Amino acid sequence: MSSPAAPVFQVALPLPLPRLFDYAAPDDRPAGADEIGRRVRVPFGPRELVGVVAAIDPPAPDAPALRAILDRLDDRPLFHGELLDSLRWLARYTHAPLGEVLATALPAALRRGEALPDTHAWAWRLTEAGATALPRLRNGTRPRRLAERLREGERDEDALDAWMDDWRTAARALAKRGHAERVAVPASQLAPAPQPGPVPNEEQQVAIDTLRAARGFAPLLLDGVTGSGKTEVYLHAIADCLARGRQALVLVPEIGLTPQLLARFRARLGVPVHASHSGLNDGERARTWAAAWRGEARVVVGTRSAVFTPLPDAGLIVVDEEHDGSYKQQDGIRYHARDFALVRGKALEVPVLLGSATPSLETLHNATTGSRYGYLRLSHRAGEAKPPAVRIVDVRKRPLEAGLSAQMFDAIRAALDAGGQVLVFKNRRGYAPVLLCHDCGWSAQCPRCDSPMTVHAHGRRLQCHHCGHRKPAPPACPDCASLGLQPQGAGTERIEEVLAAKFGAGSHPDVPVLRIDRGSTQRKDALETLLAGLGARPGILIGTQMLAKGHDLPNLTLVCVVGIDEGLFSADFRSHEKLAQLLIQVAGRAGRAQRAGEVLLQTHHPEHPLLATLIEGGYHAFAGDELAQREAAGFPPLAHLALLRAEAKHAEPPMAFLHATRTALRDSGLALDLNGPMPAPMPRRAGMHRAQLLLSAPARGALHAALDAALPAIHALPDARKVRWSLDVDPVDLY
DNA sequence: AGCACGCCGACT
DNA sequence: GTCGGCGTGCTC
Repeated sequence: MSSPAAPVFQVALPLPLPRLFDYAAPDDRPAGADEIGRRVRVPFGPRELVGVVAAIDPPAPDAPALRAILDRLDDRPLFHGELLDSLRWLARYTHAPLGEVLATALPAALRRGEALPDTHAWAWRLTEAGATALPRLRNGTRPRRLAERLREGERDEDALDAWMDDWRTAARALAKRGHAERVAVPASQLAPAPQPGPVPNEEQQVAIDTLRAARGFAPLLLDGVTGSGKTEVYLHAIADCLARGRQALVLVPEIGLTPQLLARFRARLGVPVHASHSGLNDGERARTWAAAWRGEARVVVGTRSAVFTPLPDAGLIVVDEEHDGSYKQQDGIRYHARDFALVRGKALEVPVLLGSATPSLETLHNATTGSRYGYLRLSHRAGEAKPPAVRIVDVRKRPLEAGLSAQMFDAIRAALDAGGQVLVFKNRRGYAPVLLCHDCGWSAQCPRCDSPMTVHAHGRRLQCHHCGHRKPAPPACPDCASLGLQPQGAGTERIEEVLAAKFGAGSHPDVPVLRIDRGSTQRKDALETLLAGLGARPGILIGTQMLAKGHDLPNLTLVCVVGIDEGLFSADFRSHEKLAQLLIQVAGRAGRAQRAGEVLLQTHHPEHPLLATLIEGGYHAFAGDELAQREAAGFPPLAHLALLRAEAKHAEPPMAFLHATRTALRDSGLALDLNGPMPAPMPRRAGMHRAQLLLSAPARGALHAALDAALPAIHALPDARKVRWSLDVDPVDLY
């Protein structure tokens, strides 16, 4: 326990409790402001936690005795300056405890209390024994090739990554015999000479010059059609940033961070490029974070959580594909990495470049009305590539096979005969979305989710896409014992089956038929291996979302889009925006090189205004219409939303809790639209009953003021402990 | 969120 | 007779 006149350390702990916890100093050292932002280990009830010092209070004579901090874990603050200020802002904006926000901002290893790791890089070199033994290694083998490479001089691991796949196996083989060894080298010295890129076209040059002239905080939308060379603009802007001696942070969507992208950045920039994404282990992520914290990492490319990278010498933040849904964290602290990047850019006084071919309506609104953002356009595809022709295929009253009409099969045949590749896009995994009894109408439901189970493995297995529950498909109807169970509708598996039968092995001429979805490409590099195996030969790819972006398929001449009708009539206010973005992104896959591309949209609603507007006027015409509708309906970006969710084993507690919450919000006296409580669009998931309360207001201020006023009372509600509840400010999905 | 304490059903 | 279910209370 503490002496009466000692300073009080206020510690932010990773708990869902909206307050800081007071502790006595760990020792007699005078406690200055530089204690703030350091991690400490503290006793907490019967356990120990890692927290961050958030404030130091002066000694209070009548203070109660406090437990003492056990350990300081850092000799300098991990959080300070801009990053700490921005994270405090994020805690206020998301109405989340500071301790949870700070924990979210740290790589897992640092969250657990491990020391900030060393950040020297590793290189490999040939030992004398290795140089002697080299001629005896068998010619052409990987160890021999690696040894020959290292004979020319030591090579860092990044360079080896770029040079050969799986060089590590060869390196381990050499190391085991003492022929090669791993050595630490200072990170900064590793820099291949930058390679020149293509000469920017006029529009790219305008964008590059605008960025070069930008001073201080400058949000800029880079609105560039697919294939227009946005990445070239990023590379020039980053190079300029590096030339000014500053750090650059590049955020990319989860599926956008491919080895090819990293290789391109590494080749062009001439500095080490640090990656941060879910494919790295804890140690690697912590090293990237530490290297940036020390200012050693000059370019960091990463997915959502990379937005928390410390940037002591920040010069530029890029958010690629800024409309992408993966920037919004959907559990824990529900932050939006693009929005937080803008907050940081403002605090850091640096430009923030938002790139997309299909900007979110939020960003488009900011760029066009009120001119809050700079607006840069790249309207032409680079090189000879032409935009694809888009055609609607009306399938009303047409017979369908696996959801495909005869017209689609004819078009696929024609494209293959002309030597092209075909992409069939269907946003549904599995064999069929429903298993139905043809005699009594029974259908297979997930026992824990009240939603149909998807048929997989060609009808042999059922799987719930919401909770992961799996079971074998029943041989007969459990209700009426009929053997007439039929898979209804078509997923990618069934489409693959039909297309393989028509065009795959055994037919003449036969082409490869490849299905690409989470079911078929579990391994990280499976997609690349598959696409590399296909090369430029004629063939058919069948895929979900995963195929909508990323890889260049230069010989892709036909894109068939099936199953868009659900998106046309979904209740979610963002479903049209998502569908339009998806259609444009998928269409952008076609005809990226010299060959003209064609896109076929199969629908039962050829007259739907969304399709008509999108095809005639393009994405911007759609966005204009959609913004008008959002304004009329009181939806973002013309209004601001927050969503309270609650779930429990029984149906009543979530509703009771949200009713009490509604009352607390009403009592705040602020003008607020309260919609609900009501059962969530998916009322039961993984055995939990779910309900929600939607808050909306024309201005952010009222929304946050009402939440600030009501949340202490909401936390204290007796019902709050009977449910799991969460608050999502600016929700993107209302389910 | 954990973790402890505390009061009621099916097992050695 | 106990092991263990999860209700509720607390954590500086």
